[in-house]
Amino acid sequence: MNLKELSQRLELSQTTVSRALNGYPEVSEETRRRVTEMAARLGYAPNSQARRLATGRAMAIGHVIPRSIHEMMNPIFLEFIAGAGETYSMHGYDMIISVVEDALEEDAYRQIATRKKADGVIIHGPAHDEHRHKLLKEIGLPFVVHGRIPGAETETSWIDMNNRRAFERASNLLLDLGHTRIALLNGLEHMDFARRRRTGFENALAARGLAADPQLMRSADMTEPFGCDNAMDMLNGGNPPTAFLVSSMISAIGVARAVGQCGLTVGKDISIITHDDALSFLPNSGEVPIFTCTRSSVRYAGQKAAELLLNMIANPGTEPTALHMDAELIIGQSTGPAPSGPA
Amino acid sequence: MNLKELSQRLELSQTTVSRALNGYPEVSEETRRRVTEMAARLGYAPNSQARRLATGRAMAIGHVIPRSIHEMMNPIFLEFIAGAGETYSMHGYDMIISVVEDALEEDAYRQIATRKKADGVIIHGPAHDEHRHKLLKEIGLPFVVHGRIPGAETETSWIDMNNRRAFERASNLLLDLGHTRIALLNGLEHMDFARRRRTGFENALAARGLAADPQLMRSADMTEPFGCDNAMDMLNGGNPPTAFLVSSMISAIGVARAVGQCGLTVGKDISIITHDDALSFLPNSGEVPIFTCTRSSVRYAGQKAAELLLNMIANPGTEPTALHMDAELIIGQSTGPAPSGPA
DNA sequence: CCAGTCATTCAAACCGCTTTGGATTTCATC
DNA sequence: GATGAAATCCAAAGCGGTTTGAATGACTGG
Repeated sequence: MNLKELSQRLELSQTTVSRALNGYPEVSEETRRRVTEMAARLGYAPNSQARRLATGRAMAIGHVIPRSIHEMMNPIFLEFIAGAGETYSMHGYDMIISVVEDALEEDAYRQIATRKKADGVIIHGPAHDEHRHKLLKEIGLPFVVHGRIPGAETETSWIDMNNRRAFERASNLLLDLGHTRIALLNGLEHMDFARRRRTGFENALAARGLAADPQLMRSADMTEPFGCDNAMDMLNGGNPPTAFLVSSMISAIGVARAVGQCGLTVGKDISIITHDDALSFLPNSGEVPIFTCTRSSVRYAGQKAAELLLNMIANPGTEPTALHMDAELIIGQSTGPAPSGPA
Repeated sequence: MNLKELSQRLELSQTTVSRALNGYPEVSEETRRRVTEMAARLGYAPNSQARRLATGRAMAIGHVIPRSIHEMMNPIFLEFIAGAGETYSMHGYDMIISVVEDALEEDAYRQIATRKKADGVIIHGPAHDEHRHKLLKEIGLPFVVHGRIPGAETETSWIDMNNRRAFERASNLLLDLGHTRIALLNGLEHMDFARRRRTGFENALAARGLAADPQLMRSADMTEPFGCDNAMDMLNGGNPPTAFLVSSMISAIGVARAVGQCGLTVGKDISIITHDDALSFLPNSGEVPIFTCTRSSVRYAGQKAAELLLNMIANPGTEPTALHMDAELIIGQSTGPAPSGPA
């Protein structure tokens, strides 16, 4: 069933039928009713390729993600996608995801632009020395950054959590509890967000005249073993920390495992604060959440990023906008006062 | 830059240019060279909407996932997607993901078919009383099932792990170690895979004349707290288990946490076997993996499912094919002989 | 009664590509 | 030198929509 057939059945022109279906005013209500009714009855829906060709709009948003696993194809990305996807489908947009060989990433973006595969893209996981935004500007593809590109804050649209402040507050909480030997298990520090978190941590320490101990700062992909192995290593080391500040629930769970294996108790002997992206399969809820955390829903970020982007596409030429969100600091069971004397 | 402009620059017809670019034989090598060269120089790439309209092929595969979180928008799904995505892009296909309100799921499939949004879809997480395949047959949309639809095994194409056998083997391993009180922490049992796993478990017990204790079988979304809370509950119960069989690494980590909190040691006091989907952010590797597990790469399953589907699309009318994979049984640190006497 | 509006509807062009069905040229063959 | 096959190339017709520009009819006001 296509437009031609439908219009023949109705003894109307394709023009009128198309307009009736798309809500144009120059169609009498009577005809519009007839048309929509018949369309429903015959199960007509416009061929999206044809429509896209005619309108010149792809009605799709692209997400290109390099094949390699680092920091990208992880649960956090998934949750973001879920949020963005909801917004897209509410607005009739498709979400197209390209998993590409790392070397072909740039190529993928160019393809999207020249082949008109999508009307815009979202940049995930900006690095400290980010470059994708330049390419996208060059090829004129609208985009929104999930995170922030250092040095390009005013010229790009982005949505980010205040990473620095979150980790500063978390650090202060630990400091207030009397902890002075605090370990930082951070994400890969070539990523912008991880740098900011580290800065927040260091600032908080510095404000109390403390310096971060390089031995207690580790950075890697935020896996569970990363948390466990490093915590184990530190706890068995010469001058162990009494608290851990962790960049991800997943790694925090690893830390908790290590603490348990050392015969210590989380929240008593060792305090843990983690950032919690509010992943659906890692609920950290309950009356008193398991982990004390800084929380910020990444799914919500996805929704907002999508809204931002769709807005840019609908109103080209508007100024870049940014959304800077604060994380909640939530007290759970994993923190407590620093143990007094040395063991 | 479109085909028309390109052909004018070359003083050739659109036909010839199109053919040259698409590798048709009726073009002299000389012209083909000229064309490809000029195309590269001017950065020409065909508009994908136009091509799709002309060829009638969407060159895209759809994945529709209901908005609700259950069992679907989880890391396992993500990893599957990553695998499938690789295959798609290698074959020039796009992956389009629709996140839809649960009630609109059927509608989403219909839209894909009538609007020609995709050439095929993949069904995720088949339930015990699955129905989507009927709809898809009715509307004539090619599909592959990730998992299996009970009763429709021969009439659908699918890829699945041998869940029953995996859990049977895992159970036998525990039984061989002397465990008789074994707990099962399973996924939601309206899902086909979870039922099969349970069957495997029960079969193994039955073969030794044992019956499963209903108190020791729990089923829910495979979150970390699900593992922890239930393990805690059982361990503090009257007749605690000495071993756990768990459906997911995530929940297994929760179980390990509970074991630790009870002052017990994993692999000594309590044994754990989990299914391991080989998620990238939860590596369970090392010389001796942390968890004894049944392992099957879900990313690989994604690749294969995509291949299957693309094949079906390229060769319509071929018989449905299925891929049944066995999981590896890998001995890690989390299992040991059953503690002899009662505590 | 007629020009002028407004409300409807339509024929045809267009979006950018693929593909059908020739047309033209080349060249060995008879 | 005519002939047929092979090698190239092309004009034009789709694909299935949207949109422009104009036509038609009904209605208003002078």
